[in-house]
Amino acid sequence: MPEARVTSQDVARLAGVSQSAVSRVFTPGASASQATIDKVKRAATQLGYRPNPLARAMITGKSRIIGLVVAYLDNQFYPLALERLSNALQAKGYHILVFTTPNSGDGLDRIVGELMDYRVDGIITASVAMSNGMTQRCADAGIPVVLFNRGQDGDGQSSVTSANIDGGRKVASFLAAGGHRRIAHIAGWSGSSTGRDRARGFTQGLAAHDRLPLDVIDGMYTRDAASQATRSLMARADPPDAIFVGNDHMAFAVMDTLRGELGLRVPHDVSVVGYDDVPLAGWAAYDLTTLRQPVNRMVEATVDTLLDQIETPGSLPEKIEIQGPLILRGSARIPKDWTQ
Amino acid sequence: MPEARVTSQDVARLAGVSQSAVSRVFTPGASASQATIDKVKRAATQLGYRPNPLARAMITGKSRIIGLVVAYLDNQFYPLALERLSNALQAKGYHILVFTTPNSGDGLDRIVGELMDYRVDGIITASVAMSNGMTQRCADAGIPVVLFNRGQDGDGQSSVTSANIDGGRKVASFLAAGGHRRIAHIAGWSGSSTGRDRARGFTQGLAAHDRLPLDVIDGMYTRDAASQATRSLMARADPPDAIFVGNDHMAFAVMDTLRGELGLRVPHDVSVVGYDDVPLAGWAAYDLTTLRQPVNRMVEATVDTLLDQIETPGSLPEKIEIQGPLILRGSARIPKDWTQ
DNA sequence: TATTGGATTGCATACGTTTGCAAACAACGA
DNA sequence: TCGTTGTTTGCAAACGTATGCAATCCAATA
Repeated sequence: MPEARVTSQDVARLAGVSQSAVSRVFTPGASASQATIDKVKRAATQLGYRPNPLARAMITGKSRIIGLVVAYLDNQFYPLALERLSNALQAKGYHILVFTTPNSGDGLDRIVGELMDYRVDGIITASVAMSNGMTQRCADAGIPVVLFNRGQDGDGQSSVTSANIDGGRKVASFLAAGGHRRIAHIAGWSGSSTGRDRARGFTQGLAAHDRLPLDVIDGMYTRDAASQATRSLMARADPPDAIFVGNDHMAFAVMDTLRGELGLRVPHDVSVVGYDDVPLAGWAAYDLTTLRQPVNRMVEATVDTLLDQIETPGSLPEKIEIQGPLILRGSARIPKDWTQ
Repeated sequence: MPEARVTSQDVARLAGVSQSAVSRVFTPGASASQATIDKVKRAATQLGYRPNPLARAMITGKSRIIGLVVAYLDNQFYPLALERLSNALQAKGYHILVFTTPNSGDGLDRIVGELMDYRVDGIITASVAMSNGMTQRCADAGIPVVLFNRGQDGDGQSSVTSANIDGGRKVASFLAAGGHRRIAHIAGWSGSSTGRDRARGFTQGLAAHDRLPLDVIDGMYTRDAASQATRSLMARADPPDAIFVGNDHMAFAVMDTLRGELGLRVPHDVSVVGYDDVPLAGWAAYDLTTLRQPVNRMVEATVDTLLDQIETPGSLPEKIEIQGPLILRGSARIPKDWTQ
């Protein structure tokens, strides 16, 4: 015998007031006298009343739901971000509708449609780029979008990333200062701004030391491509003595391939540096030197700018970049007197 | 200039029919002539009309939203399950509202309240147990619940797990047959059915070989507790030569501690066996022998039984156990002639 | 005491859909 | 031609809330 849902009508009847009064008591910023507030609250707790967010959404047009689109759930970085985002948004009274999608554009299109159906108040895409068409659709519908860990040209779009170019530069300086002779880069997917920016920063950083990368290969953000790239690099006549890998997830594959398959030692034969600093990077099995993306601060910034755009009409999209430090561990030779 | 939302009224006007007709065309199983179907569909695509799921939910009481409650997102097993669940449910036209919670009971209580507010059609809890009170609340509200990777006594509750007792037995036989003399167990959290069942099966399995576990320590499903347990085990006068760990996530910590901190070799000095077979277990750095939980089949079973209870009124909760194989890798000595 | 103005309240409508009901209609055999 | 049956259709009432408007209240001022 399912218990009947209790509505604001029921509360109103019990409290001896009108339904509107009940509504006002539960609507922040509405006017009600202390006397009615008391009566209503008492009746409400007695009946176990809670406002129906769906009905509320119908009226106000605000669902208090945020759509989260995420692609790479096998990369530890994203579950972590998801968890933090979820907690931060829950604390602000929002909830998360998740969509998983391959990064290819066609599924995403359908998803954006469904998100708009549900009248989500905002959208966060983690490591997923939106086409201009989709951006436009969301803008037309008045739904703010924040790209998490992905940038996009043009300024209709909010995004939160780490300072990828700068990060690439830091890694380059670090490896150059470490006395490495032949430094290669297995890059993040060239279809992503993060991948491109890190690669660009890296090349710039080497150039500042009058050096060129030995090679740059697209690792597609997958283990397979990264392993393959590692093999082809090490098969060269002049194999690299250091590899900067576009993210930790690939860096683990690189290390697995170097050590397990090719029998090389890290960092004795080859130094490896990653990007992200996921928890696994700190585990003894990898002990990976890597450039940290500060998840917490990125999440904070994402939530702040998204809620700002939702709740403060007229606030503009912004592109936020967050600096991250290089975390020194055992997978790469550390230059003497390295203080930076 | 946000484009005005197009409603069934607009479509009706354009198609020259009543609003109800439009609704019937978009409601599966409602009656409408081919002529009106055509007219309405044409008008709908012309205007870009899509039914509003929130308004629909108000009437029908069905939101087509599933609440997913998840605790351990740093254990690779759960992001994977989340991804699969999300895909399977999306394919059936459902969507996932995620809630993250620590496993302690108080936050969960609030979450169940919010889930009921949103009139979710069903709830999946991943590795989170629900108190009897919460189970009852959901039952009263007519919301089916499926526990994923966690069991619960009493039969009001659906659950999908792997065959944990059996799995524990298999590992015991394997380690016993491998000629290990002192076999210890770092168990999953004793507050969880999975942890208890695996431990029980393991003890039973050893008993079948007339053996006793050297020791059983609760690893709490955390890396820290598992590392600590490893240290205390290896500090014994008679340290184990094999450790069965309650899940892969802890097993990695155990291996890190054994190899990195204690300078031991795996499996030469100590064999390690895990439980789950997350992708990381197959990576060269760990190469972990482990009992596989077949995520795909567990997800299928979860979705099937949940949707069954949602869509077929009167269908009963069921407890499903799925067998998994032992995956042989390099972290544990393999018995001669092992065929099982 | 009469007047004013602000705070509080109820009435009624709206949000966008589904669905019971009865009217309209089409098809068909008598 | 006329009932009869089964299918389509429109009307109107929900679902549970927020909110503009006008009415009411209350205290404070003149």
